[in-house]
Formats: sequence, structure tokens, C-alpha cells
Amino acid sequence: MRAPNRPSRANNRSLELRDAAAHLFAHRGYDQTTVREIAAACGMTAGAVYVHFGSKHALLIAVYGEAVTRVTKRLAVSIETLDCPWQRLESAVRAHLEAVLQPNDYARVMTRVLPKDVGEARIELIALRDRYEALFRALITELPLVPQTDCGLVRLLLLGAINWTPFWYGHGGATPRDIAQLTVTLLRNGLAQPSARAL
Amino acid sequence: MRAPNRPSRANNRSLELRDAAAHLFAHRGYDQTTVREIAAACGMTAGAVYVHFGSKHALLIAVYGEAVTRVTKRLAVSIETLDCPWQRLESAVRAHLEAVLQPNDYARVMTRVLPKDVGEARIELIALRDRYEALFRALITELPLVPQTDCGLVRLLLLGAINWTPFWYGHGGATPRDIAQLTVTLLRNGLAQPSARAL
DNA sequence: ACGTAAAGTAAACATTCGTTTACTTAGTGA
DNA sequence: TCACTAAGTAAACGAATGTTTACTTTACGT
Repeated sequence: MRAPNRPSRANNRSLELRDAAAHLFAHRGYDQTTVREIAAACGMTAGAVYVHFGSKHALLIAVYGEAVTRVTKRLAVSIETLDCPWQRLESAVRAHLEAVLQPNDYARVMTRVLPKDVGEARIELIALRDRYEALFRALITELPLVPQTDCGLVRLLLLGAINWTPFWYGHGGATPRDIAQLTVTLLRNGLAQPSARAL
Repeated sequence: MRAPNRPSRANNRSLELRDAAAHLFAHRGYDQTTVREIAAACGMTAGAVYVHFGSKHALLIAVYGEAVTRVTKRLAVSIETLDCPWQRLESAVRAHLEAVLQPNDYARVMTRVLPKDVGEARIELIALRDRYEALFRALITELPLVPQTDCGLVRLLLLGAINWTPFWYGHGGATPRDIAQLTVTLLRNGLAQPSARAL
């Protein structure tokens, strides 16, 4: 019997498979990616995939889970030294955008493959996504907002705006930093000329 | 030969097919909908679909085009009597949300099936969508914004926020009217307490 | 009444996909 | 050394898909 902590063979190709799947899911979507393509990207045949993952759905969930873990860590680091709630939010938005917009396979999967597309695995994907969005819930709760603002609605609008960015990013010259700054400034002060500010 | 204005048979089942396709595309997505399902919804067999449409892609483009036409008309009506640029934008956002969020098959297709999912028909879908988004470009240009605001970026963020609503609508109690009002108020005045408003 | 053409059916076609099966290879512990 | 097992292959399976084909039905102009 094998010591449980040390893998039997030198390299664990499960991770290699997961990376390849992340790359293909991010660039072509879940439905458009075949198990054979994922296997070929690792120099294997399709059957070998099922040695490591029980199904294509399981592979997606592994990718999605890793994506949430990575982007969560990155976001936590980006705000840990900041005190001002608005700065913390802007930094979080920027971290999220950098993750989603740079050619980062894992983060991209979070916005490119939507839970509705995957049928059975839908529930697990939503649970993973909720875990991530809770971070933004906390950041928005910290903000000094005008009374009776619907924080939940604000969060959903904000996440919608930034989750949609991959569909248009690159057509203008805006960088993640630019987008984050405008987004949070907009959230904070609005865009109306000060003289015209009213209900 | 037949009089060109009067169709040969009583009812044109092309429209019936297009409606059925819209319903299925809106609820299950393009990839997950089969030609056989669309045909069955009209009490026909799959082969008959190809009497009216050359391919599944052509059917999608017909649906998408009709969706853009309808929502464009609806939006134009909703703003035609208003003068204040902010009111016009709010009314447009509300019209868009009502179209997208109510069980309206055609409008839903515009946000549920993304151009990236359809490969070959991608270019035509993007062209149709651009035609619609140009309306918002005009509305935003009318706004009295603080100088040097990036109007293009504002439009993209706004459309992102409202295009994403179908993914969460219904979990809170917010109505399209609520969402439109908060969105445009946010765009106009921001959310910070007046005392804390700053750069 | 008759011919034409649109509309529709039933069935097959050619792929493609996720998955399974039977078998081979090779490293490891005892 | 030898049995065990994880890793991988090649091939097939079974179902589903978009599309085509050959044939039938039916309304309408002449």
C-alpha cells in the first residue's frame, strides 16, 4: 500500500488536464469544447480523461472551483492594506477586472461559461459563484451610502457591469484600471454636472 | 402565378416556426435547442423546417432580427414624449428591462444567446445588436455630464449592468421600474452620502 | 379537370459527442 | 522477483444532431 501523502507517480496529470480544460472552456465555451480536444491538448486520448475525472461536468466543476479560489485570493490581497471603503471597492473591482480581462484562463471561465449552460452541474457552479460574490457584498456593506439604499441591488448592478466587460473589452482603449476607476467614481459621485444634480 | 401580396396558403407557418424558435432559444439557449423540438412545437417534423429556413443558423438570425426590431420600437415609443435627458434614459432603461425580464421570448434571446455561442452566425448577430445599442449611445450623448467623461465606457457599463439582470432577476423583490430608477439615479448622482462626496 | 408548386412526412445519412470496455504498459511495495 | 494497481490506448457503443432525400398531400391558377 502507498503512503497516502505521496502520489504514486511523479507528475499528477490531473492538474495538466484541468489546465487544458480551463484554457478551452475559457476560449470556446463549455458546449463547444469536446473531451477529445481536452485530452489531445495533453497528448492523451479521450478515454484517459476518465481515469482522472468521472465526467465532463466534474472537470468543469474542478475548473470553476479553482477559478473561484484563485480570484478570491487575488482579491483579498488587493484590499488587505486599504482602509477607505471606496478605495477598497475600487481595488477589488480592478483586481476582478484584471483577472477576468487579462488572458487568464481560470478567471475567464467564471464569466464565459454560465451556469445555465451546463444543466446538471448548475447548482454547484452557482454555489461556487455565490461564495465569490459574498466578498463584494461585504465591501458594499462597508460603504457610507445614502440611507435606504438597496445594497443588494447595487451589488447586482455592479457585478453585472463588470461581468459583461469581456464581451466588449478591447474595442476601446480603456484599461482595467480605467474601468475600475470610472465604475467606482460613478457609483460614488454619479456623472451629472454638479450644478444639475437633483432627485 | 400568384398575386404577390396574398400568400398562397391561408397561414404563413414561417412566423409560427420563428415564434416557437424564439420561445425555445429564450428558455434553453441555442445549443440546447434542437431543430426537432422547434418543429414539434409547431406540430411538424424536422424536415419541414427546412422548407421555411435554410438552416438552424438562419432561424436564429430571423429570431434575433425580429427581437431587435421589436425592442427598438418599444424603446422609441417609451421616450418619444419625454424631454429631460435623464428621464429619457431612465425610460429607455425601464423599457429595455421590461422587455428583457418579462416572459418575452424575443427580447430574452438578445441577452440569453450570446454571439460567441453561434460560431458562423456571429457577425450578423453582432451587427443587429450594434444597431440596437446605438440608441443608447444617442441617449447618453444627450446627457449633461461632467466634462471629459468617457461616454462610450459609460454606455458599455450601463448595458452590461442591465444585460446581466436576467441572471439574477427574481431573487430580490425589485421590479424593472425599481431597477431602472436606481440605475439612472446612480448614474446621475452616485450613492455616496452627500457629506462624503469627493474625488 | 388538370398540372404545378408549395408544404409536409417518414426515413435515412453522416457526423459528432460523452462514455465504456477490453486490453496493454509501467512503476511500486513487499 | 512478483503481484498489484494506476495510467493510458484503441476501439467501439449508443444516443443525438443538423440536414437531405424521396415521396405524398393539397391548395390554387388556368
